Order: sequence, then structure tokens, then C-alpha cells
Amino acid sequence: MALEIYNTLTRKKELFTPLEPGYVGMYVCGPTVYSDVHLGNCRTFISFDIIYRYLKYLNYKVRYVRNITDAGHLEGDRDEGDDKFSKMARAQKIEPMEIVQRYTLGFRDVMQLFNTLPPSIEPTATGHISEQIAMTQTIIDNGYAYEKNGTIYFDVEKYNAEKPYGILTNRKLEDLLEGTRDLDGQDEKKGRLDFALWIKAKPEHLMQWPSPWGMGFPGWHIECSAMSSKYLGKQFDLHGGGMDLAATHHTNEIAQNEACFHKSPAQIWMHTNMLTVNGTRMSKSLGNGFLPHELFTGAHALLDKAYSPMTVKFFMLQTHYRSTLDFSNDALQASEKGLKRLWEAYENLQKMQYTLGEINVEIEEKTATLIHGFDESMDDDFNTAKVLANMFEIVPIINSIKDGLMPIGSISQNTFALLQTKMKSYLEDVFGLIPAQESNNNNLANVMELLIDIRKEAKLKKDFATSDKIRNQLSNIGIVVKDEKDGSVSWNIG
RNA sequence: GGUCCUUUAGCCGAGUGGUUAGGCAAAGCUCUGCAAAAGCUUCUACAGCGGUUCGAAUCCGCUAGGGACCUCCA
Repeated sequence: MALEIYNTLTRKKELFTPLEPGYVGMYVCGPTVYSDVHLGNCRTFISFDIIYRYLKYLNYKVRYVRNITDAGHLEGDRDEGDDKFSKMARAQKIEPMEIVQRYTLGFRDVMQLFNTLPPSIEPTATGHISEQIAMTQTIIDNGYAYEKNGTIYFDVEKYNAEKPYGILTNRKLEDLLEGTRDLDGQDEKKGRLDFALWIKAKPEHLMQWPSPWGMGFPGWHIECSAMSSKYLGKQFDLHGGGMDLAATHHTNEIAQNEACFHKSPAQIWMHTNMLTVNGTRMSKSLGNGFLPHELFTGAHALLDKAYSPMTVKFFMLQTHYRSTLDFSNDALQASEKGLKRLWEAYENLQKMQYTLGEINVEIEEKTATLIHGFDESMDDDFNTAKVLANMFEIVPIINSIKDGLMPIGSISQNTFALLQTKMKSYLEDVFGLIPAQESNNNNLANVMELLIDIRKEAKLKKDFATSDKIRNQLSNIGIVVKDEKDGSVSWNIG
């Protein structure tokens, strides 16, 4: 089987064939750094991180570009709108770039907590002003944009006469025109759907740059066109982002690229679905967002307790990226327990030594099929949920071997070796899961060894009062002691 | 109003027309000094109505919920 990816453009799964064999160019619309990223934002970037990792796992050489939007795009479509960064800066009396810096670093910290890989290139809008101006100029030269009082608008109706503007989300121009609401400050534009490529700045705007049309700043959509074409070429393989970007931002990106280069930028458009809370989309404007740190500390009205970044990531992996995912305390709780069970089995698996035995054909075949299902599921539009389901079916096999209920030789040496390597590849390399915070403190390990030793002596003397006291009190402070079937004692935090 | 998506057991959620997805919770049993963990077993659902088909959760139509986009938002 080969990788198939759902393409928003064609509304079906397509066989993935890179433009250059062996190489993949992938662009993902990154965050706007004027406030903290919330969990919904994180979901998208975590999803694309898994996709990036899986492409690497398939031995593609991937250039992954994810931008940082740090130059003001307008609030709403109002020409009078304020640059978001300038607005914030005035309120807090600090430089716009201070805000950008703070939230950029915050974003990277959060992404690191989720153990996502940094993109190959993380370009900023403010770092590519000249590219955006050049692209705007070409679009004007090609006749698809016009100037009005220092602002450049893209002429959607003219473009649509030649190419279908609403192609990405399957909409007709007439329908789009009908749906447009009346907003203030529309008079400058020729068409109601026209959007700004470059916006004239007022003197008080803090972020503005010189251009052939006077001082101004770029429209929101042009940055992604400029940066994707610069780093990935006029045509590349994958373009991704949240589903909310498809109708406007990505639609405009396609129009800009077509108007500039006469080419549609990406072969495949991928869109991740929204994270919801009580069935409603988590969004900045609704103010129902969870911030990552609220989750990690449990400081949120809807949460009973804190959840680790890996629990949250695992929770996301149990759903397909194109499905909405509803966020709730119960669901997180279930994920936390599930991940713990899976991870313990995984760690035990890695410690096992194989010895030959009589192969149980049924178990052998089942195990092999489940392992091969990992790749098959991921090849089917990155079905991480199915991979995890397969893993959970393998867990009882691993645990039975560990507890001596089944000889390790019940499965063949090849299958066992494959199991060890595939579980590692998937859990650590593709999913990027890392063990729960392990204590680096040697003292703790030494103290635990001592306590376990004392407890063992107590048990030998049938002094269960003492042995239970040790176990119970450790449990109270969050350390779980387990008597294993082979007589050994294990412990872990949480 | 327009364009779409969605509705799966107590909860969360996969799902290629014909075979028990999976997780969590719950119940029973086994193991254990007692626990915990683990193993085994049980709980077999697809909004409603109609149609296509030998056969539909899966395809088609209608109805009813829910949601997204059409305005900044991953």
C-alpha cells in the first residue's frame, strides 16, 4: 500500500506522489503571535508534526515551512482597522516586536512541551516585506489588482472570470457574493469580495514599511504566498492549516499565486478539524479557549486536575485529524489511563529478551497482522487512531508474556523483533511521545531502593503492617509500588 | 439565506457494503498475605423514515438534531 492523503481541493483521498521523487515540500500556516496559542491551535500543529514525522519515517526528505504571522493583518475587513500588533503595543506601551517576541517564544515553548519537531524553516512575515511587495507588484502588473488611495486590492471578480475563485471550498462566486455581509469601509473596493494585498498605513501605525504605493503594511494572505513560493517554489506538495483557513485565507492564497505565477501552489491541501468545547469551536474571539498551561496545571474551571502534555497529545492522536474533537475532563481522564497502560506495556516490551519456543500460530499471525496495520493505517490518510487501536490489541499479548502467562516464543523471533522496533518507531519517532517526567534525581532512586528493601524484609517476617504502611504512604505522595509476578518490585510516579 | 460537514453502545471515539475497532467506565472470575497492576469473560451500538442490494453503520433520498465556513481566528 502507498500513502493516500485527503485533498480538500478534490474532496477525496489521493495517492501521494511528490513532484520530486523522494522530496516533499510542505507548508503550514503558523500562528499569529499577538496572544497565547490555545489548544485548538496546538492541535493543528501537533497534527502536522505527526504528518511531518511520518513522511520522514517513509524516508522522504521533507522541507517543512511554517510561518510566524507577526505583521498586522486587519481586524475584520475594515480598511480603518487597526494593526493588531500596534493596538496591543499601544495598550501596553511596548514595541510591537516585543509582543511578537514574547508570544513567538511562548509558542515555541509550548510546541516543545508537546515534543513537536521544529520546522525546517520558520519564516516571519516582517522578514519578508520586500517579497510581499514584489509579489503584489506582479499581481498588479498581471492585471489582477488595483490601487485605491495607497491600498492594493485583489480583483476577485476579474480573477474569477478566468479561474474559479471558490475552487477550494467548492463555492460559486455568486453564492459568495450573496453571503457577503455589509461592512463599513467597503466603498474603496470595486468588488465586495476584493481583499487587500497591501494596506496603506496611517501615521500612527507603529508597524509600517515603505512601498511603491506609500507607507503601509501587507495584507494577511500575501505573506503565505510570498513565503511558500520563496522556500518551496511556485508549486509544492502539501499545504496545510486549520479548516477555518480554507474558505478565506487559502482561497485567497490560491488566487494570489495563480494571479502571480499562473500556477496553483500546492498539489494537496490538507485541513485539520477544530477542537471544540461542549460542541462549540474553541476560538480566540469566543474566549472559550484552553491555554496549554491551564491544562498542565489544571487551572481551568472545566478540569478536575492537571494533565500532562503527552496525555493531551495522546488524546488528540486517538481521533482522526479531520474529525472535530471535543474537549472534556472525562475524555482526558480516559486518555491519561490509556496512555499509561500502553506506555508501561511498551517499556516492558523493550526490556524483554527473546528465547525460542513453540510458536502459537494464532497469536503469531494476529500479532504480525496488527503490526503491519501500523503502516497501512498511517498510509490511509494518517489514521493515528487506528494505529493506537492496533497497539492496544497487542498490549495483552505483551503483558501476558511479561506476567509469564504466555511464553515469549509463542511468537516468532522475527515478529518479536519487528514488534520491538515498530513500537519504538511509532511511539517515539512518529507520534513523538516521550515518557512521563522521569526523575533525574538519583537520590530518589536510592531512597526508593532502601524503602523497597525494608518492605521486603518486613514481608518476609509477615510484618504486613509495616509493608503496607510503606506502600500506602508512598501511594499518598504519588509513588505507586507494585509487587510483580516474578517477585520483583517496581515503582513509578503517578 | 448560501456552501459544506456531522449524528456510532454510560462517556470518548475508528470504521474499506458481508467478519467483535479501540480506549475509559461498569460487572464477574483468576492471580495476590492484602492491594495495585495484569489476564480472561460480559455489556454487540450505529438519529428517524424510506429506497438500492442476496446483504448497509457504510451507497441514495427525505426528516430531525448538532456544528463549521461565508467577518479576525488553527
